[in-house]
Amino acid sequence: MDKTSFFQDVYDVVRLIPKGRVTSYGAIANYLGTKGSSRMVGWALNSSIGKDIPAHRVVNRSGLLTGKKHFGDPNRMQELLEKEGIKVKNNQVQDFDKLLWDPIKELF
DNA sequence: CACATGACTGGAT
DNA sequence: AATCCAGCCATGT
Repeated sequence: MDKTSFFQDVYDVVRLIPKGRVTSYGAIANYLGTKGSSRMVGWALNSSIGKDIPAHRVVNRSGLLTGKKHFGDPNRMQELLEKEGIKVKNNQVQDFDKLLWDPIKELF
């Protein structure tokens, strides 16, 4: 994670997210070392659209599907999550604390 | 080179 | 407890 694009690092972590799990922007940012730059994570994911990046598994710290509107179709993100067994209600992930996959805790 | 923007977060009011 | 404000870093103009 030096000369590699910040995006590439984000992609790598997001790809490692287990199916049926979710993570928060802050968790990824913290894992990358750029703690506090959660905005960059989200922005990086913005470029992940159209790639093999399961960006739908990344939500904000409240478990809210903040980036659903960037998927082309707002309903796409929720459907993908529900398809993986994640319960989503009102753009919000249910049992978020339970499904939360923290790279720092899981990978470290 | 400086300002503005962005899928966020945490502390302050 | 809910809302507001400021900080955070990378990319684009």
